[in-house]
Amino acid sequence: MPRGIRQRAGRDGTIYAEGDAAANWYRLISGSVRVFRVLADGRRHIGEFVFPGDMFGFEPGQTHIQGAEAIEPAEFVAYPIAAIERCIVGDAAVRHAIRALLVERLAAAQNRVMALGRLTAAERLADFLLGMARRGDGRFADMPMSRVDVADYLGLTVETLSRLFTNLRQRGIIRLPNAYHVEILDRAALVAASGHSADPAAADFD
Amino acid sequence: MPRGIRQRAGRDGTIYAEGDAAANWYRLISGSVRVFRVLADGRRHIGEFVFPGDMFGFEPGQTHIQGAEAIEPAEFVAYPIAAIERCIVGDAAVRHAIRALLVERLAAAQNRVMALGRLTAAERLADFLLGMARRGDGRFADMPMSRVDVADYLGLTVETLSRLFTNLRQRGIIRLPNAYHVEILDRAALVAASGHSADPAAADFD
DNA sequence: CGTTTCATTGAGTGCGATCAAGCCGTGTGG
DNA sequence: CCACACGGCTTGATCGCACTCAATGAAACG
Repeated sequence: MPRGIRQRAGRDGTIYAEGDAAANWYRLISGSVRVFRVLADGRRHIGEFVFPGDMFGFEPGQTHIQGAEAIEPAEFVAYPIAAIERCIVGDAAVRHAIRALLVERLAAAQNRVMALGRLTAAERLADFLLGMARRGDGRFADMPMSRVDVADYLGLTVETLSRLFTNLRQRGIIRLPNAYHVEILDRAALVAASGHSADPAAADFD
Repeated sequence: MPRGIRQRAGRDGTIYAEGDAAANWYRLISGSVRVFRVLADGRRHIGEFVFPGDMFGFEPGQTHIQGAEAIEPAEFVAYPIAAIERCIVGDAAVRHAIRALLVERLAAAQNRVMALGRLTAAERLADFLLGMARRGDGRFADMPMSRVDVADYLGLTVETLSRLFTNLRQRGIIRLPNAYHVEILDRAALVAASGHSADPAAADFD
């Protein structure tokens, strides 16, 4: 990879805004980021959460169609697109990595389209928690973002989301030491509640 | 591009099924295709509609996570992944085209996530009709797929969808010569109903 | 210790789903 | 050529999940 420019943003700090020129690709070093769009009437939608190691900021056009903000203080590296282009010319490994990255992102987006189009609110939360837990050891899901962020990510309201959390807790499926940490007590039940027949990550943790 | 294998599929014919090995990328020559997934309990979700000229069938893993079927009799070309890999090595133009294609598809998927997560049923239909019309001259939307297909694409039921069509017709915003052809009579009203503040394609047709 | 922000809980509403007929174009066989 | 059946679209009546509005609880912060 080309050398990038290291930067940082404080809590809720803007990394790039909707409509900004798309001049860089980014890699998150530490912290976490939300990528989002806001409709004219104020409805907000969060397209993705970004965690350390993830790339973000690809755009098909000249400008960003989504904005990016730090959820918590974040360090990241900006790679100018021109530098990436130069690097791509000479390095087959980079080319391959970038293509794999894009195809993988595309599949992830397709999974989200499916979830928002055809899963119930409860299924979306179960699916989300399993996804978050997969970043760790599969038992604990750390969520640095607020309830509003999660709601805007899952296409729900905060109130509905809060009720769903309470419901999972009361059924003994999860434990909530606080709003930002979830312990999965009954993985099988959560998988069953997620709408998927099989556990996509079962092999990793069984 | 490498030479592909020309194939055809009849109405509702399978091009590849969920779970099949992902051995090819495809380009549609004629007809139209739906790319979809079915949940364990029978709920179906259509991830995208494919029209002549479009590429489809990319997968991050070894198997297809979605299936593809012909909506109407279709001709398409299958490009073996290995052949694409070979071609990529030698041809910078192909590399660039493929990357642009993937980034553009990613943005399209992100738009759909937004639509399904935060738009109302009426807004989703207006958005869909504008998108379909954009393939043509902007005034007519030809939809070769059934109402059920559209409903499964927009995350709605057929009944709701039908009521929305009727409503747009009664308000004089569209005309429906038949279920598969829509004439847009009042583009501005449709844009206003789509939840977007500005018309993304206004420049093309004004 | 007061203030602010965020999560949770409660009460009531409404949008879109579900269940159930009707309608209409299309194809098929007598 | 017409009777009929079939599949897909539309319309109607009702239900229920998630949203809205409102209040309370619980942390974080100055």
